[in-house]
Amino acid sequence: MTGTTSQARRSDATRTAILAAARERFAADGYERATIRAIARDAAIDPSMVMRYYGNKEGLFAAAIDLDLRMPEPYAGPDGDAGRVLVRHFLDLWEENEVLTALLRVGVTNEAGAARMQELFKEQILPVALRLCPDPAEAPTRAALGASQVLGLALGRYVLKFPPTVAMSRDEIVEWLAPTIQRYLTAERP
Amino acid sequence: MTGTTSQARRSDATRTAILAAARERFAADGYERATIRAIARDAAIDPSMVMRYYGNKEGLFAAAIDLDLRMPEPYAGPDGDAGRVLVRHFLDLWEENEVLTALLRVGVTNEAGAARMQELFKEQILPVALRLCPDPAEAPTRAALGASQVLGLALGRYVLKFPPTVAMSRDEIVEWLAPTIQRYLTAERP
DNA sequence: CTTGTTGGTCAACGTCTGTTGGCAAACGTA
DNA sequence: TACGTTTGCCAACAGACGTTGACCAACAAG
Repeated sequence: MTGTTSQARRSDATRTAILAAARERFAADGYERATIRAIARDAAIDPSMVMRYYGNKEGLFAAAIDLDLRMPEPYAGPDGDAGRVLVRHFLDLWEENEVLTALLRVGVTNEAGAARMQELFKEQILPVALRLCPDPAEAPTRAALGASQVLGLALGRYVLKFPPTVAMSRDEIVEWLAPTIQRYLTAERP
Repeated sequence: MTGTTSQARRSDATRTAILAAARERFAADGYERATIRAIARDAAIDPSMVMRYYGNKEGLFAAAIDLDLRMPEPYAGPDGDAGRVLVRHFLDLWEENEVLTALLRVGVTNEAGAARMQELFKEQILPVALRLCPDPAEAPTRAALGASQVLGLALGRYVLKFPPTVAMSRDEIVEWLAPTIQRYLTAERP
């Protein structure tokens, strides 16, 4: 052995190549059609290497969608354009890499993927809503409403590719969605 | 031959049993995991019957998701609670059978499914927006925004099963979403 | 009764899947 | 040099998949 803790291994390049290929394939094809053989081909290695480094397909998927939403701190401004900040942040997240697309595509047909999405909601989205909502008891409902709008837009824009949704500019999306999110999180119950 | 046009065939019961089983499986499992063998087992017939009646798996899927959204006529009331009417109508559609769940689950990972969703949007949703929007040129964008909210909610409630989204009552959902849809369709551009 | 059509089963095909174990080369250390 | 470990490839397994064609039973028409 060359070291005690997390020494750089000679195979790190291969490991990350596998992970990158896996994210691409999961994002493009979903869980079933993203075969280990295809991922290995993209990474230019043998399929058996995937098994050695990630155990099995589920392990590979778990490693591929390990992400942090980096939710913004509670907004400090006088009152809320929290909606604007949040919508912009999610657009950034969705466009900076394919992890979220992969997660959404897989979550729809795969148990583990759906579970991971629920986890992200509970551990990273809900806390933000708890700080912004007037009544903490309403936070889960309000957060879920906001998530539904953001997920729905991402679905139409990055997965189903509805032409009008794809054609909108980022700024247009922010201007349209921000008031919705703002209302879901902070407005008085209808 | 017993008749000239669309005579009742002796195999109609089998045909509809296959279709019902197919909708269930597609809704529960998505395209790949809904195997013809499993569908045939549910319908208590041989897999080869599916091939004979629907040609191949794609043909079966096409037959299984042939649906009409039955969009309501342009609302006659003084001004709009079009939002309320539309949200309630979509909740009805999603809950009356599994076709829409099947379509969403498949559309996310299957080309034909996504294409069918775009078709439904263009042919059945867009016309409604054209009647309700102030400026017809904005109708596609506004309709797409409305679709994103409705699809997002359905995703959370019927597919991903986010606990807070599942827990909401139909009336709660209508009260929260209706103003959003109303604004997307009719309010002045932000 | 005979005959053609329809409804249905059975067994098999070729292909693709995730996964496994063995073997060879490259490497780090002594 | 010698030796254990890491990295990688190759070939194969067993199971599941969509799909096919041969075959049998029930029926309707002459």
